[in-house]
Amino acid sequence: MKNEYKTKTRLAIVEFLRENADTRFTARDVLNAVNKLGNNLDRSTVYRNLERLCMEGRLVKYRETDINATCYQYSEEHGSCHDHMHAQCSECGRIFHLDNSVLDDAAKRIKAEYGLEINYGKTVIIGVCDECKELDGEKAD
Amino acid sequence: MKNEYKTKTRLAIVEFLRENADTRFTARDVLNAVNKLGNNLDRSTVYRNLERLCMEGRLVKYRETDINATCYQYSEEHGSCHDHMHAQCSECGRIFHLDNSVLDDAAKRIKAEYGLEINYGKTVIIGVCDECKELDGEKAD
DNA sequence: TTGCGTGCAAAGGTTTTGCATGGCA
DNA sequence: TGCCATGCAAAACCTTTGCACGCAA
Repeated sequence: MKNEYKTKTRLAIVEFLRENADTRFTARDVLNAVNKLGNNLDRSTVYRNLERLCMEGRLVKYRETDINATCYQYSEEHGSCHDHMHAQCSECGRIFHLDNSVLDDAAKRIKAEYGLEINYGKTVIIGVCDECKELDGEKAD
Repeated sequence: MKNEYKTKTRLAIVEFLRENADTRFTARDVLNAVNKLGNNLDRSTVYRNLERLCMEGRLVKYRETDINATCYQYSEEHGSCHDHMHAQCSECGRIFHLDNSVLDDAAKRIKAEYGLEINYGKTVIIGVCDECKELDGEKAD
């Protein structure tokens, strides 16, 4: 990794990430939000910075099937996101950082039965979180 | 669903799917493969047909984080792919249809500890399969 | 004949890249 | 002064849409 400079632009982006921790957002979201504060940030700069943060493991990058764009999520509390598994609520997009031990047994079986060694950092379990399930219940009534 | 016509083009696409069952592919893959056989298939036609097949549940559609495109996967043998979990080799793209029991314990813990109910049909475990691991080993030498 | 499917062309997005300039250390 | 980062412009992609023509039933 190259030496990192602390630029005004970069700080503005990280500022946005902090304010939007544990939420999904797109490159466009970052661009709009930062520029709304009077900056003149360029798309390419956003992509380059987000890419770098992903490399460093400070940001999770994933694809959303619904919208035609890459989504990101930031977390300060969980160290590098490359070494643990994630779960995502398919309704609200929220991401959970899982303890790998949850999958240890399953990993052994998958290895034994299918010959596949799990990459924890890349795997995302999909489901519905409690809050969204409540909301769905209300809607259904 | 509208009435379906059996056109030469549509048959050519399904032919490709059959030959590439249990593998990931993009719209571009379909286009190239079919046209390599001397056809004059158009992008838009590919997208429209893949979309229809997804609607019918014959095709799974998902996003790949690495490449910047939508991926699809076709399976004839496993019934609806909406009810069981999948695992995918990140190297070769091969897809494994898992027995849901593999994840039962993990599912319980995730539900208890994180409040997330797993959607088996949508979840894809990422890893590296034995064959690709061997190849990687050879490359590294 | 009727209506669905296709190719063509064009548009709308997102993401990437080359290059000269500007800024941090 | 040396890099690194940025803005700008342009390009490369992916995907969607409107339209007229062709083809299946």
